[in-house]
Amino acid sequence: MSMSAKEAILAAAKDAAKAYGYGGLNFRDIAATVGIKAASIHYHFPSKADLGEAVAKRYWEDTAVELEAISAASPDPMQALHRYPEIFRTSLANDNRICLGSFMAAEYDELPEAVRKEVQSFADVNVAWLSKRLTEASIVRAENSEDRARAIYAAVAGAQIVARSRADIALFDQLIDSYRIAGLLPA
Amino acid sequence: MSMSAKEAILAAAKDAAKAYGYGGLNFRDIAATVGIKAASIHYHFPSKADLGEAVAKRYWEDTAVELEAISAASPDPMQALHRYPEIFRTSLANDNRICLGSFMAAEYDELPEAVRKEVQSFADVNVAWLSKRLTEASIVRAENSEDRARAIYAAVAGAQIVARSRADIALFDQLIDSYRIAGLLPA
DNA sequence: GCAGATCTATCTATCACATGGCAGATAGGC
DNA sequence: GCCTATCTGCCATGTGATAGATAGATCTGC
Repeated sequence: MSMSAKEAILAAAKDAAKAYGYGGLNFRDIAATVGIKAASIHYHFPSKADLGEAVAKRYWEDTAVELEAISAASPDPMQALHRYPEIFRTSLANDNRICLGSFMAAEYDELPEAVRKEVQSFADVNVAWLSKRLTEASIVRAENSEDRARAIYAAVAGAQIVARSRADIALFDQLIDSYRIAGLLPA
Repeated sequence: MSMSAKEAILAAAKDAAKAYGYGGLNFRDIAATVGIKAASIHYHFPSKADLGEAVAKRYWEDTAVELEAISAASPDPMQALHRYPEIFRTSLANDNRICLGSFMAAEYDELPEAVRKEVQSFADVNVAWLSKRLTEASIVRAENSEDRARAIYAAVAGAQIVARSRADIALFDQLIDSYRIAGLLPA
């Protein structure tokens, strides 16, 4: 069951990271969640940086899968775009957690380089997916789609952090609505 | 010079908070910056929560002054709105710091209630100012101006954190441009 | 006007606690 | 007998906080 222990550690760490960030990750709490001792985690992940890197990598991989699921279930790019904010909404709904990309901004200085790189991949995955849908939907000209995609990603991330700091998911929904009314997101 | 010591502590703490957040505030570093011993800070601010509260309060007060300065210098609300992102851009330009409002989202769980309240005031000040300009400029109907103001605040905050996590202020400018093109911000 | 009391602002020294990490022992399977 | 996976026990570091001492300013009563 060695793989399942490693997976369990990763899952617990991912949960903790979405709630407290990289700095908030600590071996003792993760160990307690998994049901092992703190020192045992070092066997699977030699250092905290290694653990953080693995968490961040797994995180964007999972997100990529979720995004593909959305575009598979909604072949109409317009409808896929409409569902995009769900990704961020789910974190909030799940115990007021936020995405690692936002934690990264706060913790930028103390993040090991390898962790930074993986978290940036999260943004890249989002932007690439958005860019593709925007082009498919002919919302913007292809050469501008990446700029718009980045703007949408940043704005939705902003809505998530603002909503979190009020612990108010309805505020998130309202912000997304406002983005649609203003024209940032397709209505 | 008692007042100046207190002010010096507050200034050092404000700087540190914009760089590392509330969790990153620590008595020893602040004391070293000011040139006193860590224990002496407790004389002026009994606990870390008290210091954090004072920092956050001072922070939104300063921001309110900056915003008033913008609207005083630019009586045309359209022009004042154009200058709004400056507030967030300056933090980035100043050693890649970000606003306390964004840190708050990351640190929500560990923030003392009094600190939370003061940081929320920062958002309130921004939204109130934006709402007023939007109404003056007749960009949105008065009854919708607060919703739009909130959307702008969230989006600009999002641009700031995305730019910080790439340590790339040009990205911030580009995101703001995209918001204008998309119609979220007046062109 | 001045001595003694009190207040202000700082210091030194220390505490309790949490953290990441490591060394070495141990049990079980191959 | 070796490899895997875990354990116990420990350490160095950094944290916020407190107690108690001290030097200097300021106030108070005679």
